[in-house]
Amino acid sequence: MRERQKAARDRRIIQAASSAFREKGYRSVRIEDLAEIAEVSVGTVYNYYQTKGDILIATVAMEVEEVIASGEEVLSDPPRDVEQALLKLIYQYYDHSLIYLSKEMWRTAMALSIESPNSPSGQRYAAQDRKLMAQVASLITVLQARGDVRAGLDAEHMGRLIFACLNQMFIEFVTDESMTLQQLRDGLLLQIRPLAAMMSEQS
Amino acid sequence: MRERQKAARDRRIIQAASSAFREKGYRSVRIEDLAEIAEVSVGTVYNYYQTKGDILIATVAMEVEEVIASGEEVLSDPPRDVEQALLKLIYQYYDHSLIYLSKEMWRTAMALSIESPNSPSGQRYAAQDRKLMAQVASLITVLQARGDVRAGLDAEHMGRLIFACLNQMFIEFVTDESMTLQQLRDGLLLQIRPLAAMMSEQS
DNA sequence: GAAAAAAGTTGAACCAGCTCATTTTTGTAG
DNA sequence: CTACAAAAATGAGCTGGTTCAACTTTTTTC
Repeated sequence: MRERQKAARDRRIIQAASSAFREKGYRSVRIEDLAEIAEVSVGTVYNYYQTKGDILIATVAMEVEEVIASGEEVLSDPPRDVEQALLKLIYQYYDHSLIYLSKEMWRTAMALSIESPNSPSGQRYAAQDRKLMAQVASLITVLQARGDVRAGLDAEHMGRLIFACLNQMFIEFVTDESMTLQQLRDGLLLQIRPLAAMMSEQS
Repeated sequence: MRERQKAARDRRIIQAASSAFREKGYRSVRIEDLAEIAEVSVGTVYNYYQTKGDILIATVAMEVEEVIASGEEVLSDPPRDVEQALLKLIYQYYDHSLIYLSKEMWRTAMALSIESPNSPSGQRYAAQDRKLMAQVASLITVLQARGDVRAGLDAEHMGRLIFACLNQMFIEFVTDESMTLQQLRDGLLLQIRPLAAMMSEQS
C-alpha cells in the first residue's frame, strides 16, 4: 500500500527527470521544475534521491543496463573475424547510447562519476563500467576458445585495453556536439584494426 | 604600471588558490576565502577567472606544462627497449602528478573538462591532453626510426591507444584515494607489456 | 592641473542546490 | 472509533557560486 505509493512517486520523478533532462538540458532543469512535473515537493525529491546528479545517474543506469543486456546477445554467437566481432559488440554499445540520453547527460554523468567516486551513484556508474569491461573481456575469451585469438594473450588485460580505447572514443564523441555516430564508429575502427590484427595473427 | 598591478593580483589569486585547494580541499574552499587570502574582493576574483573551475584548471595547467617539458627530455634519448621507453615516459608523467596537486584537484579538473568541453578552461585542458598524446606518438616515431618498433604501425594511432591506456589507469588512480603511485605503475605495466611486445616483435 | 574617458574594483543581491524543523499521512493498538 | 507512533511530505531558509550597478583609480586629453 505504502510501498505502491512510494514506487509510483519514484517512477514519476525519474520519468519527469528523464524527459526534462533530455529536452531542456540537465543544467537548465531545476529541482523545483522536476518537483512540479512529478507533483511532489522539492523535499520529497530529495527524499528519493540524494542529489540532482543521483537522479541523472539513475536514468543513465537504466540505459546502460539495456546496453549490457543487448551486448550479451552478441556474446552468444560472435563473428569469426576478431575485428568484426569486436566492432559488432562496440557498435551495439554506441548505437544504443543516444536513444534515451543526450550527449550532455552522458558528459554530466561521466563527470560526476569521476568527481565523486565514493558517492553511491559514482560507485554505481563505476560498477557498470566494470561490467562493460568484463563483457569485452568475455568476448575475447570466447574468441580465444574458438582459436580465433592467439592463446598467449591475457583476455582480461586485453579487455581492459579495448575498453579504454572505446571509452576514450566515446568521451571524444560526447564532448564534441558536432561529432556523428558514424564518425565515432570510424574513429574506433582506426584504433581497433591494428589491435585486432595483432590479436589474431599467429606468430 | 597597471600591468604590474594586474599581474601581481593574478599571482596572489592563483597562489592562494593553489595552496588552499591542496590543503583544505577544492570543494571546501569558497571564493570568498580565496578573495580574503589574496586581499581582493569576490568581484575581482571573477574579473580574473570566469568560474571557480577556471581557477583550478589554471593551477592544473601549470603542472601539466611542467610534465610535458620533462617528457621532452625522455624523448631526446629513450631506452632501446620499447617497453622500457614507454614506461620511462609514462612514469615520468605519473611521478610528477602529485607534486603540486591532490587527487581531488585532478578529479575535479578532469570532471570539468568533460562536463564543459566548450568553456575556455575545458578546451585548455583538452589541448594539453592532445599534447601529451602527441608526445607519446612522438616517442613511438623515434623508436620506429631506430628500428625498435616495427615499421608497419601507424605511430599516431598507437600513440592514441597508449594514451587511452595511461589515462584510464590515471583516472583509476585519482578516483581511488587508497591507491598508491606504485600500484599505478604496476597496473600500467600489465597493460603496456603485451602491447610493447606486439609492437617490437618482427613478424 | 582639471575634466573626461577608460579600466578596474567592490559587495550586495540573485539563483539554484540542498537541509531540516514542522506538518501531514499512514498504519497499528486498545 | 480514538489515540498513538512511525513514516513520509513539505517548503522556508541556508549556502556558496555568480552577476552587475555603483564606485574608485588610472590614464588621457586639452
